[in-house]
Amino acid sequence: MMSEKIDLRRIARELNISVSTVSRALRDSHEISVETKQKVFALAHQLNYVPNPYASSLRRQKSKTIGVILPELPNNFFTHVVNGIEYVARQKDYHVLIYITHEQASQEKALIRHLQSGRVDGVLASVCAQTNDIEHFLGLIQLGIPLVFFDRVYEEIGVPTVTTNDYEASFAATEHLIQQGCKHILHVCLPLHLSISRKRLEGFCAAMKKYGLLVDSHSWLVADDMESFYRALETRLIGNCAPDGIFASVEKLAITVYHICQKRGIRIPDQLKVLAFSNLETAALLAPPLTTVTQPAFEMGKKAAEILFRKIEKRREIFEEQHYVIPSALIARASTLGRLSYPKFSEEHVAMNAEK
Amino acid sequence: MMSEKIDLRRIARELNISVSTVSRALRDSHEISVETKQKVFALAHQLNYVPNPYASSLRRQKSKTIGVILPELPNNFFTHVVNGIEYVARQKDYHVLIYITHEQASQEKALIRHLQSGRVDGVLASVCAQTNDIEHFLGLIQLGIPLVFFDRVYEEIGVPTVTTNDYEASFAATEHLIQQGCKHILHVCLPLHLSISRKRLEGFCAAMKKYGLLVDSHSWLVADDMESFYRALETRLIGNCAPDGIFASVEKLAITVYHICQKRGIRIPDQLKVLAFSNLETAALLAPPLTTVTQPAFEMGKKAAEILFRKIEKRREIFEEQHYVIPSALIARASTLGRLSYPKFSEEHVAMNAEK
DNA sequence: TTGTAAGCGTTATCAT
DNA sequence: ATGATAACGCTTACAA
Repeated sequence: MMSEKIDLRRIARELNISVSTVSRALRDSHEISVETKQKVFALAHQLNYVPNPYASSLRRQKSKTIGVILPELPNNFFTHVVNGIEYVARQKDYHVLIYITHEQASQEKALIRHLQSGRVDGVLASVCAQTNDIEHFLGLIQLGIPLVFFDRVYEEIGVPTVTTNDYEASFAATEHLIQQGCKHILHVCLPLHLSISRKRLEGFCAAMKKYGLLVDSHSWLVADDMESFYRALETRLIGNCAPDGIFASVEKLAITVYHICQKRGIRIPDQLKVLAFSNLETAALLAPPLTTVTQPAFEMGKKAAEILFRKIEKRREIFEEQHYVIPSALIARASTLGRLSYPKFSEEHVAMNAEK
Repeated sequence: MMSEKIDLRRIARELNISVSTVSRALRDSHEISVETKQKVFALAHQLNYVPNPYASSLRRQKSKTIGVILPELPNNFFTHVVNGIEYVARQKDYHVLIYITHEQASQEKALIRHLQSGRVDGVLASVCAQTNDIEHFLGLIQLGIPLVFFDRVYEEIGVPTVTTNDYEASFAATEHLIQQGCKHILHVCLPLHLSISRKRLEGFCAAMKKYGLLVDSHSWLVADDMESFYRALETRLIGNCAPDGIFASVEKLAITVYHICQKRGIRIPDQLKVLAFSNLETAALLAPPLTTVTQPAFEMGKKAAEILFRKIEKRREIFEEQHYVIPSALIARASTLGRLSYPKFSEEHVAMNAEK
C-alpha cells in the first residue's frame, strides 16, 4: 500500500544506464541523446519520480528557497506583500519560508541566526518594533546572504530597501486633515525606532509646522503595547484637551480609535476626524468610511523580491544602497470629510508621486 | 569582509578532535565528556556555527519542515489559522513552508506533487475551490507523508480533518435570521464541491425547512468568480423578488453584499438583513455592524498542527478517520437585528456546542 | 569517551 | 554520449 520512494539509482538500474546519465537526462542536458532522454523521462514520469531537494541543495549549495520575516501575519498590508513576493518566487521556481517574529526582537534574532545556515538563498525582512539592534542582520550580510528590507527598514547598513513614500504621504495626509479644519491633531504610532514611525511622524510634524499649528510632545502618542495604548488614548479622547483629528500611523491603531469612539459615543467626523495608513479592504464600509493612506503592498513585495533575486543571481554586482520608494495613495472618505454625515460622502483619490 | 561558512570539520580541526565527536557534542550526547562538550560549545558559539539543515535533513531523512497549503493569504480566517499552525511548529522547532494555490487546481496539484520529494515531513491543507479531484493527495498518502486537512476538507479519503461545526453553525445562523423576521433568505456561497459550501448550505436548507420556509434552487447563489457573482447578486438585490435576508457562506461574499448595498442604497438591516461566516476584525465597526459566525481560526490551525505532529512522530498509529470539530460562535450585531438602527445595538454572543 | 568510515541522493569532474 | 567517482556536510553504526 505504501509506495516506496524513487531515486535516481532506481531509474538508472531499471534502464541499465548510469545514475549520472539519468541525472543529466532529467535536467535536459544537451550531452544526452534524445532517445535516452525519452526513455528516462518516460520512466521517471511513470514511477512518479520527484528529485530530493535536500540532496540537490546540499550538492549545489543553493536551496531554491527564500525566507520572509514579518512582524505579524493577520495584517492586510503584510499579507498582500507576501502575495507580491510569492508572485515573483513562483516565477523563479523558488519556495517561500515564512517566519513571524510577533514583534519580538528575541525571535527575530534567533530566526536570522538560524538563516545563516544556508537554509535560504536570500532573505526579505520587515523588522520588528521592539528593538533597533541590528547585529544579527550584519551576520547574514557578512556571510554574503542577500538581504532586502521592506517597509520597516534599517537604512544605515547598506542593504537595499523597498518602502512607500512615508514622509510625503504622511505630509499630504496631515495637510488633508488640516484642510478639513483640524487644529489639534494627535498622531498615534508604533515605537520610534521603526523607520516607518519616524518618517511618518516627521512628515506629520513638518505639515503641522507649515500651517503654523502647534507641535509638541503631546502631539503624538506611541503605542508600546495595545492595552496601555487603548487606555491612554481613551483617556485622551474623553479628556479636556481632546484632539479634533487623529492620524494613525498604522491600521490597527485606527481600529482602536474606532472602537473607542464607538464605545464612548464620539462622532466621526463631526467631533473627531480620523485618517490612517491602512490597507483595510473594508475601509469604505466602516461607520463612517475611513480615509486611508493606502500602501502599494503587493507592488512592494514584488519589487523587494525582484531586487532580492537580482542579488541572488549575480552577487558581485554593487547595488547595495538602493532604496526603492513606491508611492501610497490618499483616499479621502467620510471619516475626514467636512460636516458630511454618513452615508453621503464622496471619494477622492489622490495619487502622490514617488520620491528619490 | 565576507566571513566564511563554518562547518563541523572546521571546529574539529581547530580542537584536534574528530568530526563525529563535535557532532555528538553539539547534540549534547551523553557519551561525550563534559569538558569536550564545553570546548565544542564555546568554539561553535565563537565561530557562530549554524548546522547545515540540508546535510542534516539528507542524512536523517527528515526535514523539520511542514508545508501549509492555502487557497489565499489575504483572508482573516487563513492568517489566523497559520498563526495557530506556527504556534505549534515553533514549539516543535519546525519550519513552515507556505504555498498559496490562488484557488487553482493546477497549482494545488503541482505543489502536492512537488511535496512528494521529501521536502516536508507533513502537510496541512485547505483545498481549493476549483476542483474536487483528489488524485494528487493520494500520491502523498501512499508515500506515507502525513497529511491533515483543515476547514476545506475531503472526508472520503481517510485523512484526519479539523473543521468547525459548519452544519450546526449554519443551521443556528439561519434560525437567527428567521427569528429576526426574514422569510426570503438568499444563501450565497462558494462552489459546492467544497465541503464547507455543502455543509453550510445543508444547515441552511434544514433550518429553512424546519420553519416551513420555501427552499428551491433560487434560495442559493454560487460564486464561481467574483465579477459574475457581483453582477448576479446586484441584479437579484434590486429585482422584484429581492430577498429580505442574506446569509454569506464566506466573508468576502458578505463584503460584496455590503458594497452593493452601499452603492444601491439598500438599507441594512431594515430592508435586508445580512449575516456571514467571517473573522473580520472590523465586523463590529462596519455600517452597520455585521452579524458573524466567527470561526475558531487560531484553534483550528493549532489543532490541525498538533494532529499532524502526532502523525509525524509516530506514523504507525491508526488515527486516520479522526475528524475534529471546533464550534463557531454566532455573534449577533446590528446587521440582523430587528428595526434597531445604527449605532444603537446590542451584542449577543451565542456559543454553540461541538459535535462529533 | 572518542575515532573511523559509510552513506543520505544528487551533481560535477574527469574519463572513455 | 555515457560512465565512474568524488563530494556536498552531516549522522551513526561500529571499532577502539
